[in-house]
Amino acid sequence: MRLSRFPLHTTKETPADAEVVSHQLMLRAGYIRKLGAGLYTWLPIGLRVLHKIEAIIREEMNRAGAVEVLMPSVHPAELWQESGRWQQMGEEMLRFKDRHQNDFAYGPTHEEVICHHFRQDFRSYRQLPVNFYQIQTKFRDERRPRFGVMRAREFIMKDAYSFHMDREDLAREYENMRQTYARIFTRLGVDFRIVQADSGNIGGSQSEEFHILAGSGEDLLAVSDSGSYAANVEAAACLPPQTPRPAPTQALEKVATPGQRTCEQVAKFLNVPLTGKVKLLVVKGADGGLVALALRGDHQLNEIKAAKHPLVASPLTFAAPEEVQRVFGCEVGYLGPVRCPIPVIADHAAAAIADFVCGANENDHHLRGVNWGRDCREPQVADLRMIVEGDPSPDGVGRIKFYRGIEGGHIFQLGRKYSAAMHLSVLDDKGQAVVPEMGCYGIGVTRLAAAVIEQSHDAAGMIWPDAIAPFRVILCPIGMDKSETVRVAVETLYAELVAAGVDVLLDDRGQRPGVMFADADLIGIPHRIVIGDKGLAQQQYEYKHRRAGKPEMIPATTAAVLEKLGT
RNA sequence: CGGGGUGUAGCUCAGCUUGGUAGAGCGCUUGCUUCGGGAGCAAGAGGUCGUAGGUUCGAAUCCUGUCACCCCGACCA
Repeated sequence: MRLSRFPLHTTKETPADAEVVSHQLMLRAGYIRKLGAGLYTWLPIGLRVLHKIEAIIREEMNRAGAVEVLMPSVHPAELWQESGRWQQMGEEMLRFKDRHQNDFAYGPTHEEVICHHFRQDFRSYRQLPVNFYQIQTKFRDERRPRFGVMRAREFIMKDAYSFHMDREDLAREYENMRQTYARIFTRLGVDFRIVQADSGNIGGSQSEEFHILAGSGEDLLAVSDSGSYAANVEAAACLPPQTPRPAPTQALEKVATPGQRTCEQVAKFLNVPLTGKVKLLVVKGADGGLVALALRGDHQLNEIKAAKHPLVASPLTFAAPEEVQRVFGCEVGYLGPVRCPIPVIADHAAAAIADFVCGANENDHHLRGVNWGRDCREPQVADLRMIVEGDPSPDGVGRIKFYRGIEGGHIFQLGRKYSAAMHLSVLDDKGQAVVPEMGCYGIGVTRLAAAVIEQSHDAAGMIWPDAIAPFRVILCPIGMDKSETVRVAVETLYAELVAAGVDVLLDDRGQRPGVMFADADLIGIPHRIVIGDKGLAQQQYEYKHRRAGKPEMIPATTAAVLEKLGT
């Protein structure tokens, strides 16, 4: 490609409303332009990256035996009503009516649609297993789109849906996809981790996320410092304390704590460590009443764990302050398990401390020297808290360290949640109707491009891995319009590289060297060849890898260039 | 959804408090010079100041509505 014929619009200034590096660089390098909140156009150079990512995904999905389809982005409401998600999805799903006043949604995901097609054509176990995938545009009306294409509303996703006669076969395909994803992420050249995940509102049992490690990542990952354990903090189990609860040593005592509401305030006011305080959170119970969750003062509630507890309503709903006032007779800052009017579920860690401080269920008062069993009932104990750094790894190997990650892929064993709701049925080898098991597997294609930049850039711009660079090599001729020698040399090299099948960009704009170099660095082309009279006089080109500090001279031959490209 | 903020040239922004002929830098066009890390000089083109209404002799500026966009929050008592 000749740069004189290729629209590339770079800018020196960093756009004001871009926070993360990838967003800034994509705007500055002319990869994307914003159309509206969470809506981005991919300009020619950016689209080349996207296509290369898609090509790798296609190759690996095909290799893994999946088959490509393309489903509509607009879905009739009936399908979503059938699965029940028309009601469940909420504001995130964009809905609208057609000219006949029929309801439609812009698809945020495609379980319903693929299930519909499956039941049209699949009758027999002989046709299974099958794994359909597509690379397609989705729309999710995020409450707050941000970080450019990293959390956009419209985005491109590779989604796949597999169907199986039994769980064993689903587990086999899940593992197949797991390995396929690992190959895809490896080929993309990113540093990634596979972590245990919560399956969220998509449902299902086993689920793992593929995270690209990056400081700007939105997700927090709990990773063992010496073992193989890795999980999204949302899904990380916490081990119960190893040591038994100490025996009580203090007497129960009520103390005035005027105006001290938060755990931090109370701990400081009474000069006790935060770890010696128990806090109570009041949520709606599964039976419609209220339930209190007890946590150690320094711990945070893991809402997902709490919502899964049989006594707790799902989704987790906090009691309104007025409701707490009515039931406890005090404000929320002074709650405690002693003479608590509602059932208490305590986190393992909170249940394991003695002589603790907690609210007195009376405004401006707390209790100290409180002990489970002696001063209040022994609580039900459960794992309710967020894991923290330094905790023992849940698999018993090593301690937990936190990393930030960008979720680039997510694989699920859905089971029969959708296949049952959508009334799928195939006959097995005994002629019995069976509801197939489903798996689903997603990769955020547009997000991956941003994630790679987050992980691979420097002060001058992006640094693309060869596999997905918009161009592998850029040719920068110095004084092309002045020197016939340079012009002939660069045109020859360009033609031969094109003939060799190399994605080559020729900067024939006639710009000054500084402009050419700055643009080449900004758009992140991995290899750069400079052709000038000085070098040619020595029969040499100048070669520089985007990551290298200094250029080197190589023989002025196409073969030498191809060798540098590793082709 | 709650709170805060911003809409002025293609881009980044100033001007608004205190109403009086629309500004800068970057980019763009032309010419000359320059030519190995975002050149210099000169001359130009380019804006119904988001939008609707109000106040006023007069509104980018003050007031009201509205739309768009951005930020923070939306569990942790």
